[in-house]
Amino acid sequence: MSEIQRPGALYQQVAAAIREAILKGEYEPDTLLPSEAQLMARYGVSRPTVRNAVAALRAEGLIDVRHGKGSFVRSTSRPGVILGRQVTYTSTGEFTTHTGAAWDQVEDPSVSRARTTAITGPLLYLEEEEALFACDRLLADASTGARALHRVLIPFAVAEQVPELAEHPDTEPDRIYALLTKAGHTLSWFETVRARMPLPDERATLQAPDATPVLHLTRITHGNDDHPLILEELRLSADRAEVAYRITASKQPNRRTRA
Amino acid sequence: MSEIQRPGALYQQVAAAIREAILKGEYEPDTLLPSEAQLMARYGVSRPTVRNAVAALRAEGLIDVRHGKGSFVRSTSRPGVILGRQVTYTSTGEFTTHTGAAWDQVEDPSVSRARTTAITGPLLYLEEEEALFACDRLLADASTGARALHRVLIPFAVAEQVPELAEHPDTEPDRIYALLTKAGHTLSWFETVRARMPLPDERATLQAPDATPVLHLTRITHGNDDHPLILEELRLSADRAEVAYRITASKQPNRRTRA
DNA sequence: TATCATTTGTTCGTATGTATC
DNA sequence: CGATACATACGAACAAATGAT
Repeated sequence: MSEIQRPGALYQQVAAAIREAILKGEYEPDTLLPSEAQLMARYGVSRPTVRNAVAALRAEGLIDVRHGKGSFVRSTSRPGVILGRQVTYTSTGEFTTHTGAAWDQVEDPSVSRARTTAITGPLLYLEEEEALFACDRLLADASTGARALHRVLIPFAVAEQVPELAEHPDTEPDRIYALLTKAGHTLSWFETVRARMPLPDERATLQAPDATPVLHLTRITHGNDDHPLILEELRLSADRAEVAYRITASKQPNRRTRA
Repeated sequence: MSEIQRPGALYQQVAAAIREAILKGEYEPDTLLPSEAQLMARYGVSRPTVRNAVAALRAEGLIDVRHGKGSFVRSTSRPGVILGRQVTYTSTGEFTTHTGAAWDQVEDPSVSRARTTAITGPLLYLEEEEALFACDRLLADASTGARALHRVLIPFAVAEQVPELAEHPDTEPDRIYALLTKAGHTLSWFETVRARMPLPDERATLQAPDATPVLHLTRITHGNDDHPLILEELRLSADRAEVAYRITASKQPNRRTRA
């Protein structure tokens, strides 16, 4: 019997009590927590207070609530997919990326025309509102079912250099790398990782549970003279995947700041 | 007047209406949204319904609510700190990391003894529950105030190879790299990025706002024979920082999966 | 300094809808 | 069908933070 007393709001005390019980291992993962009615009796509080506490734990990602069934302790294991972000190439000029997951295309890639934004423009050394090709893909990992949203942005100037890109902006990234190499570029990549909460429709397409962040990767492919050529974005649910990089020491300090 | 009708729960309709208004730009960032009382009148719903809608938008990270003041539209700009994760070295055998931010130590580093877990053990090729040194640091970026939690794990076996580490487990990472190099190792690094919601105390130390994920980096330093030497963890609030990697193509496909 | 209006936070009560088994 | 459990909605009251008077 833990008659709750001290700190802050009632519902926070209840939430803290449940949280401790979970972290102490009193409730196994994937186990049903006491029902709201039981929690009301257990802590002697009203229904709204219990719901408030449960909502807090839900926002922390600690529990998963299902309508009509109950609240489950979320398993705290690491994500199933380790997404290697290395790029490798063969002697025949072919590239391989996306190590560690086997992506299938859920839908056909959709090509559209887009415009640079305040974010994507500077990264490509372009002005804002300049037109470019955009190709969107919805991917799914074969073994885990984890989903990912992939987008490629190809400036018109680059498409002119490589006619095959202008005709088929939905070329797969590996193949684009090969084409750019064939066009005389020596490639290198620069990638940033952000995390944020998904918008509702984003959460739906990525099939992300409540309180799950989205990993948002932005990759720029650089050609000769370190000039940016294309931009790729990859968004995926952080509860299913983590991202992996290999780092090797370089002699030159590498500074790169936002424009 | 948008008399709300169709989809789903009332509070979700209200939330959707406000969300659209925000994304359409009807409310500037850092601007006060209508108060709860005004929203009640505006949509003709009760206070709990309005609060439910506001809570949903808050969980999405779209708005920021402050007690006694009101709800603000969150600015959607990119995080201020770009944390370069390259490693560079000089001809004198010194290493430099953490490009892009100037970290100050908020508190003195605290050294303790820890044990490997089911997660950290395999990464270091150790069994579970083996003892090792742990050094924790609370860092802050000078210009933005962004905070980060840094932890170094040093297995006893490695400390024996490098006596200076056994005496001073609170040596700074750059210096540790230099020491390991001096001990005859050629270093390379392997880093994974995860995102998750913070625990309450974690959120407090990192000074992260509501609905803000935490970026959790795990870096393994490999020595000769690709053997893992030390493990570093870095946790930081995703609304203040993003992480940046440089990728160069390698000839050998590089597979690395969890043990 | 003190008070007051405004605004969000917390807590109770109550009723009804809907998913699961 | 009924029992259980979570979801939604309304009403009401007081607490606490904020900013201005």
